[in-house]
Amino acid sequence: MSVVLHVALPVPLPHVFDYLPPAHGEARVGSRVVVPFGRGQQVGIVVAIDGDSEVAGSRLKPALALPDDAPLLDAELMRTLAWAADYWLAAPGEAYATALPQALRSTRSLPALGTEYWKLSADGHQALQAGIRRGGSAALLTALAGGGLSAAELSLRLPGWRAAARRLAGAGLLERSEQLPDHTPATASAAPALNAEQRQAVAAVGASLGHYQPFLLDGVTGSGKTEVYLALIQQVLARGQQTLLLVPEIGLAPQALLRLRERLGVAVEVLHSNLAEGERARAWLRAGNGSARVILGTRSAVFTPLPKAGLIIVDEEHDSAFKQQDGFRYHARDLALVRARALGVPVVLGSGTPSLESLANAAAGRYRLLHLRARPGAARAPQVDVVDMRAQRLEHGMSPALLGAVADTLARGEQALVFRNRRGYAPVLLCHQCGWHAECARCERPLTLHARTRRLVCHHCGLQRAVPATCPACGAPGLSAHGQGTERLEEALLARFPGVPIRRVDRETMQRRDAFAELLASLREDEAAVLVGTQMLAKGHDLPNLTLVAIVGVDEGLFSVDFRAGERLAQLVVQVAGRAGRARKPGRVILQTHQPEHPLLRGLLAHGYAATARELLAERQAVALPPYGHQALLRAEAARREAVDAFLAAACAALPPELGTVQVAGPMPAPMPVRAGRQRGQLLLEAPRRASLHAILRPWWLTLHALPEARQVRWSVDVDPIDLY
DNA sequence: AGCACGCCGACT
DNA sequence: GTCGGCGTGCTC
Repeated sequence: MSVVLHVALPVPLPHVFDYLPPAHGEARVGSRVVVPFGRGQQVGIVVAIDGDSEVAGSRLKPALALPDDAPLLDAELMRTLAWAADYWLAAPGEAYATALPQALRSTRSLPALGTEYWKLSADGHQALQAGIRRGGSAALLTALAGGGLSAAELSLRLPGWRAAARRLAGAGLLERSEQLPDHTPATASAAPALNAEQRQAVAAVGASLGHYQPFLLDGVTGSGKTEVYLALIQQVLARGQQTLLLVPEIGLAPQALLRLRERLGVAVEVLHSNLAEGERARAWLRAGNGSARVILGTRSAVFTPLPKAGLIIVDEEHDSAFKQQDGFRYHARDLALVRARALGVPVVLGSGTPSLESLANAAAGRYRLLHLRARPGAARAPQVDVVDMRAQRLEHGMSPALLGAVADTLARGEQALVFRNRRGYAPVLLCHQCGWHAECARCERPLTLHARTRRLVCHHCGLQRAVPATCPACGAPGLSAHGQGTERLEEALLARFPGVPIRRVDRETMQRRDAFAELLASLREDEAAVLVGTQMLAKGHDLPNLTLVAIVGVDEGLFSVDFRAGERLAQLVVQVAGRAGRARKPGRVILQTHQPEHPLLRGLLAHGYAATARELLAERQAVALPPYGHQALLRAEAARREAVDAFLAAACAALPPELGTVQVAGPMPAPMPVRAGRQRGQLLLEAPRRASLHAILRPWWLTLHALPEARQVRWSVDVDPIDLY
């Protein structure tokens, strides 16, 4: 009997490719393998080895080489990935390509695992004493004054340090090595005393170490979730095991990472998409050989190998960043649970505003619920005032009450946060004479006015245009900006509060990697200031002197077609409001709205997130929406509408005649029927039970690949979509 | 996805 | 007379 390798290759095809074993070496399941493919060659992963192939033996080619001595992916990761590719309908090769760091997907052999360290030479110490260097060089010398640091550590502390390192190394002031410089690793700093609820949470999870048990840790901002994580990680470290800590994004919180390292006294490996590929591969491999004990990462870090797994934590588990929105559309939180089960370890989902999915799982007894109610160090929850915007004289969208509260806050020398979920100057530019408004030709949506750059920008496709001086339709001069974005609020606040630092935080001002760190550095903690910004401000660094949160208009979210809009709005309001008031200073929240009577807002303010979530869950249950129903969404787009319609019709016809409890909605246009000049449509499948939906999904997906109409469109199936466009 | 092969318009 | 447009088909 001949041996056949079934190999997953990074191509968007729904099957694996079969090869004969290579001339040298022994392929195993989980091994990387270099194979001939088409005209060239590819690196794939051996997913199975057996004796037969559906392809005629004469067409099988032998694999070319095995680049590694041992399989790169262990049995658990292989099983989890196979499950994930099956569940989310991914091409097997795409799933493996997502799991492996880019640097490990090429033919090159594995990078050396030694970490790159830098330290001062004798001359370097002298130069530091003399203080003759300036700017980046001086900063780098200072950073290394206390001893050598790894490249990863330097990237964290001093973004852009490499240019200075090159200069200084050239001058003989720095030395590079692969060895840890001879200084003792930082010792763990002291942990603050935990309160009763924190101790209870730590004890509950600690008692579950060694077997699978999901926990939902429900704790508002400032309730001390991080201290619970740290105490648990310390227990896991003491057992000689690894902790995987998943966070929605790392961008805004490098300080948090430094604190984590200082507190734990061990190296924390960081895995996220902004990391240089070599560093990412090294961190992944150090996790794989068990030497990395604490792994902090974003979505894709859920694929980190964990041979000595002890605990998985998903922080801010409600955050939609855990769902990949293109290609392999997996959900890292859900996958974390699958992995925890396979690894036999507890998994902690933490959030102050848990997703309805997790709350339903807790209610059903699948997760154990842990509460952190107290706000240690915070006197009380912030006071929330609703301002009815109707019939008010507004100043650039801000009511007198809101501006008065900002003024009071500044007068006390404290800081205010003005939140607006729209960037740019104004969301609409229109002509008073004829009613024309600036619209994106490719998306059929209004263009956002950006005043500083004098551009009209489409926030859906990125298209930019110059601002016309006169109305393109009727020629009238003086087009007017309607509505407010963060840029306009910033301008209005600058005019209103001259001399006060007004800092805007949105995608525009935070483009540079370390922009947020610089902004924090530019603000003195005890100084009066205003932060204006979007969603980005909902999380991130703690600002102890921030005592007022002013939310400027959340009404858009109250009337969205998306059934998750209510949940999102509640989470956003609670998360943003949670930024107000820390330490000894009480916080205040002003929520400005045209809909002060809206039941969602009233319920949220009167009874809090938990009660609102219960209401929303009851509504979902009544109409069998997730988490009480299950969905899969087929999306298609093409330049021609007919191509989309033909494909969706063919996809409909390809469904099995007996659908059982599965309901089909559509084909229908997508909520944005045109985007970036492409026509978009969709077909939604729903079922009360996951199993009945899943039973038809995979065979259907396979037939979709074979449809001739599929060639004319870009299409994808999103299992458990988190938004319907 | 890449990358070929394969038939119809504007250029040296 | 060619260079090259992207339609169609294949990769074990």
